[in-house]
Amino acid sequence: MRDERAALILRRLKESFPIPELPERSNPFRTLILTVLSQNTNDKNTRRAFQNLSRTLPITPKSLAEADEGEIRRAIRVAGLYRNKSKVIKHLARSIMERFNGDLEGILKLPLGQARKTLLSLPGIGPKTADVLLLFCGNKPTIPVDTHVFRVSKRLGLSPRDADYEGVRRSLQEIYRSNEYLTLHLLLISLGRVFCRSRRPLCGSCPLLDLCPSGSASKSGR
DNA sequence: GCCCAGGTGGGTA
DNA sequence: TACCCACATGGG
Repeated sequence: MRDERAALILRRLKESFPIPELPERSNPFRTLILTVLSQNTNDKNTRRAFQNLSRTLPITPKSLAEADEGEIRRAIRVAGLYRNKSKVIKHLARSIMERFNGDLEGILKLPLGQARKTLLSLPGIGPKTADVLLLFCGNKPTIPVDTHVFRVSKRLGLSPRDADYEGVRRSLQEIYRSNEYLTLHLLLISLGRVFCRSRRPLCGSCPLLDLCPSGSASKSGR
């Protein structure tokens, strides 16, 4: 059920924000490492950490599985949460080598449900990271729900207020066509980053203010 | 000096 | 099942 309002939201997003480029789209393992590094980390530091790691070691399952964890840790320090992340990266690389012979592409060729389940069984891959890989690299019809998508889709009334991760994902996927998922995901993040922040929303200058049920009518955020 | 960043997994009730 | 919390650096 795709209503006019939902269509208008997407149109307005496209008019208001450039569609961000996707780095590393073709290589799932590099995308995976980038996504792990990005967890609770801003873009700039994510890129720095990835570059440092790339300079230190080849970003392949084999090389990272064999690497010294301390070396990974030093390279990615700038991304924060580096003890966790270095452990996850090493563990992931090893699991992918042992269970899939270093081949992530094969997983992404499985049917969506099976591919998702397999990815979620890997250490450090939660729903968001799995959906990023499935959508970005596997071209599968799913929508990763990060912190911005989670918040913004509720504020815009696209998802129920009490929805959890799956609830938000399901509601967005019911409203939009699968060929719009990637664009929608990227643009909701753009909106969330700039105008719809959790503590300090800039509702007054938001280009979608009139489409926001809670924002337009009442005491919008400061 | 505080708040936040494209989450995840382990612990506890 | 449903929360709560640790993880941690760097920039605004």
